[in-house]
Amino acid sequence: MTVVPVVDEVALRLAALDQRYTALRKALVTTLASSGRPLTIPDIIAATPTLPQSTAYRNVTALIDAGVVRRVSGSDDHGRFELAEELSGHHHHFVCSNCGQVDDVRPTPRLERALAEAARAVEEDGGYHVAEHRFDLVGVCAGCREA
Amino acid sequence: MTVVPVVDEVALRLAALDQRYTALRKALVTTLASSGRPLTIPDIIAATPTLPQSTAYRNVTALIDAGVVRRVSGSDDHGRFELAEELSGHHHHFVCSNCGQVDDVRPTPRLERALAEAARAVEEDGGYHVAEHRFDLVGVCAGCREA
DNA sequence: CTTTCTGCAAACGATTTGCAGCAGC
DNA sequence: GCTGCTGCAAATCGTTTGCAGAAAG
Repeated sequence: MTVVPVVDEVALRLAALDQRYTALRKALVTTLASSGRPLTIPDIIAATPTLPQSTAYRNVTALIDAGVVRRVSGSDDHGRFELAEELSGHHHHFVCSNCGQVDDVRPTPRLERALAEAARAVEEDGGYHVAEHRFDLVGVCAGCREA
Repeated sequence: MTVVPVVDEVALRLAALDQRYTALRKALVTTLASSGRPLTIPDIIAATPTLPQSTAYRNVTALIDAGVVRRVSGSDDHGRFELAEELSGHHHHFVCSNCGQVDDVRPTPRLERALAEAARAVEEDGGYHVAEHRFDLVGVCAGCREA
């Protein structure tokens, strides 16, 4: 989506931690910003084939520490990474129960209304200190359905 | 909860795959049925200290194949395992964003009503083939809050 | 110049697998 | 008795880390 403002915001957040905004980190942010889904480390390396694994891991970690990137969990236990919602916009995830791939899902007003009520129900009835909630959809993705 | 019927159902599902319902597997199912939260492999071994890791992993895998056990993802990427909902009853999860531990949360009618509407919104507006959805609560658990 | 980043290779921890003997049916 | 399970040890896979040189500010 809005890639240019994202890049500026990232620069600020990194600077706040005495971190540099190097060419590799710019490439990583751009890759995540334009992917439309959370990426695994192999995905990220595929997008920048010269990038060594260790650097990919270290840069992802640095961006997580800066609050720019978030780790999401799919159905398998492989790390998947996306931009923080403040940078990419609010969305949900569609998780393929077959291959584990995760796609972004833009919410509809009707869905958000229902989820807001669900969150209220939890807060008022549950007695939990709930900071946030995750609502993921699970099914079989298009790629797996035709195979 | 209802441990005895669970045990019978597990026997049937294992038999359908030419799998045996051994003493170790009974112990594993009982452990999961009475835990009130998804367990990691270390948790499982702590409950049956003579159990070797490799056997724990193999039995968990066998029970997943039989549809008796389900892997759930917390905030970290460590496998956590619980009985399938058909055996344990419908529930949600409270995930501690600090230590990663996951607790079961019994739903309230109001919450379920809101979530049913959310699921309907996804099906009718989204065009996804949604088989199930996950609604997890995220916050800091009691143990971490006092520390 | 000083501090952080990069790339390589080695280390690490969780999970998996090969194999020989034991157990369920 | 045949087939599947167990336990050990070794292998594997994703991820992390130590170090020496290159790059950013």
